[in-house]
Amino acid sequence: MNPLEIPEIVIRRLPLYLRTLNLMAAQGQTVTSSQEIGERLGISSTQIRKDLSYFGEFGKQGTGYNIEYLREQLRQILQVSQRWKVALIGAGDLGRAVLRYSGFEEGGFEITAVFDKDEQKIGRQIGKLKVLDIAKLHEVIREQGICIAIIAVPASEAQEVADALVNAGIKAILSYAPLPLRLPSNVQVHYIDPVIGLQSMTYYLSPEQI
Amino acid sequence: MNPLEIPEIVIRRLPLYLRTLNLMAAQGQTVTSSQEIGERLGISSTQIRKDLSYFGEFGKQGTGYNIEYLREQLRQILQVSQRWKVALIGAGDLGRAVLRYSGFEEGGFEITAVFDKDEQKIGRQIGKLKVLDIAKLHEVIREQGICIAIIAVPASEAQEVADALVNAGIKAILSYAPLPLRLPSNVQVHYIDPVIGLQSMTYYLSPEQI
DNA sequence: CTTCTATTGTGCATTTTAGCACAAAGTAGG
DNA sequence: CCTACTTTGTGCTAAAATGCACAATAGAAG
Ligand SMILES: NC(=O)c1ccc[n+]([C@@H]2O[C@H](COP(=O)([O-])OP(=O)(O)OC[C@H]3O[C@@H](n4cnc5c(N)ncnc54)[C@H](O)[C@@H]3O)[C@@H](O)[C@H]2O)c1
Ligand SMILES: NC(=O)c1ccc[n+]([C@@H]2O[C@H](COP(=O)([O-])OP(=O)(O)OC[C@H]3O[C@@H](n4cnc5c(N)ncnc54)[C@H](O)[C@@H]3O)[C@@H](O)[C@H]2O)c1
Repeated sequence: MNPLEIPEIVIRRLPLYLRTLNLMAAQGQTVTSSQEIGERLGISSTQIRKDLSYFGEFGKQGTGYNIEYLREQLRQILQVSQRWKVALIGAGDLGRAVLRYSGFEEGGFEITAVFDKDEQKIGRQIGKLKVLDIAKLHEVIREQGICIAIIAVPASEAQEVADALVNAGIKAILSYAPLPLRLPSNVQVHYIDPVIGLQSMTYYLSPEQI
Repeated sequence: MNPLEIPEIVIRRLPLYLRTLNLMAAQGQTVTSSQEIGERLGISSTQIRKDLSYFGEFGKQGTGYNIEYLREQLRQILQVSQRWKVALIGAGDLGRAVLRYSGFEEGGFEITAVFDKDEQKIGRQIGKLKVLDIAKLHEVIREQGICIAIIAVPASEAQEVADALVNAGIKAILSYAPLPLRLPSNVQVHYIDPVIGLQSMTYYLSPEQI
């Protein structure tokens, strides 16, 4: 099946399925059904079966899915069976939280380099990593063969950093900066934006709650 | 117009439009067009005009939109003209970053209380706020009339915290914990999940980049 | 005043996404 | 072996979202 034909919205749901399976596996469960996954995630079972069917037939009629097997299949599809090296740009408050967060490791990502431009921060140790000078960005990224980066610098610096990342060969960017980046079309980008989330919830709150 | 008839996906885009207008206003611009907004956001101009048309007619043919006016209209629609009080649960690494982040204020949100269950952290001052005992959650939320909360506790604690929040009268939750919360249908929820974002990007990376 | 250009708001067509419903196939129990 | 029950994978239908195309109209220029 041609990857170009698979809707992006389907790809966006796969990591949710994978995480649900991981949780089930951690609790010792070995078998599940599209219905059970769906209930946990608030997604219809048909949706889940159809999403999976883009990639093959992973279940058994009457029984459901072998959790270990489906997990591995999803990891392969998403290409997270191996660990990806990730560069983090910005060792501020958020950068530090990201570095200490174990969820990235569990998801298949290892932050192997952290950069900052602040003299005060360069050279400091955070966990296992020493903060590097942003000037070494290109060199280190090439050396380590990194192709994913997380941007955690102020919005005003984000575009400049993104340009440098692209120049260094980065192919996927997760940005915490609240502005749309201008990037070549062959570079993936996702944004993390808590304020947008909040603002779309307040629409639904009744006025008397203000 | 009945709010129930407006697609949620439209509501999700409005905060992006608002932020774009804010940026333009900050640069002294007074007038814009659906096309210009669209180019900045990578959204078609038709999409933007149609989204806005759910709520009224805000532009002038031949001219476009008055930025100040459209901003105020969007703020009213999203109910972010006034400041909302927000409770933060969890004063860990991420909680601290959230507290120091100015973006919430700019978006119409003021964090007015922060809670933790760790004795070490309770009583500590972070910025303008003193960390409160989670035991006081209900009391403080009621007193202050808070109806929005941000969850930044470990995943294992998130459901318990969410239950307590609902019990205290919270109507909208932004959760950083990587698991789906079980909540009454009248409570809004949004998740912030960087790993999901990364995992859906790796799907598109070519294998040789690993 | 007339012409030209720009841009909105929207009816309609197209495309995308979700969901129903069911045959196929497996399990469990007797 | 037979029956009752489960659950998958999918053809088809329905719903939702997007985009085209254009009339309407505002403003600028001459
Ligand atoms: N803190 C949050 O909760 C939060 C939430 C959402 C988004 N964000 C966004 O994340 C980003 C970082 O937030 P933060 O709270 O960590 O800010 P921060 O100011 O604490 O940290 C930013 C860091 O980036 C470094 N930096 C600045 N310019 C740089 C450059 N050109 N190259 C390398 N490093 C550079 C600074 O020295 C600093 O250490 C901001 O864009 C912010 O809008 C933060
Ligand atoms: N750090 C990140 O970059 C990041 C990114 C995404 C998601 N997350 C998620 O955000 C959450 C917090 O992450 P963190 O890095 O700040 O973790 P952390 O361990 O540094 O902080 C968690 C805080 O919550 C407090 N806490 C625990 N149980 C509590 C309870 N029942 N009531 C009140 N407070 C309680 C702890 O005392 C601690 O101070 C986690 O769910 C994590 O998965 C973190």
